[in-house]
Amino acid sequence: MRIGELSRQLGISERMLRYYEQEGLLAPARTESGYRDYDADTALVAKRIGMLRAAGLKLEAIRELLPCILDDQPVFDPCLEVRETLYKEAANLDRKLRDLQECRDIISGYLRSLDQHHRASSTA
DNA sequence: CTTCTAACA
DNA sequence: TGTTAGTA
Repeated sequence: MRIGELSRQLGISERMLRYYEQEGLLAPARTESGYRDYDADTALVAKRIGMLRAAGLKLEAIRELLPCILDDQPVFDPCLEVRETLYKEAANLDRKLRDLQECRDIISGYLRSLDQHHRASSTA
């Protein structure tokens, strides 16, 4: 598929899709007219790059993981070199998870307050 | 109308 | 990153 459809499908801007390619993370084929043509595998890689980015990884870190990204069974040779990176990212995600949990608790508190106000005004 | 590259508010 | 120009 072409860049427009992939962009809408993944929720990643065309600009970023081209940027990932520019940074060497993606290598979509080209049609005779020069249009980028993403096959299923390339589209999957794009999707995972997007997820990894959403998780907070920098493109440099993602580039290291690239050999392991194209799916399921990890490629252990290159992956061994980035074991430390993965541990570090896992730790970062754990921290973000705690922050998100804290944020969720705060929002829950707001909702409880709203409920109380609602009951108070409708009962009165 | 969609995509491409390059560049800039 | 968004957006835009001028093409193909």
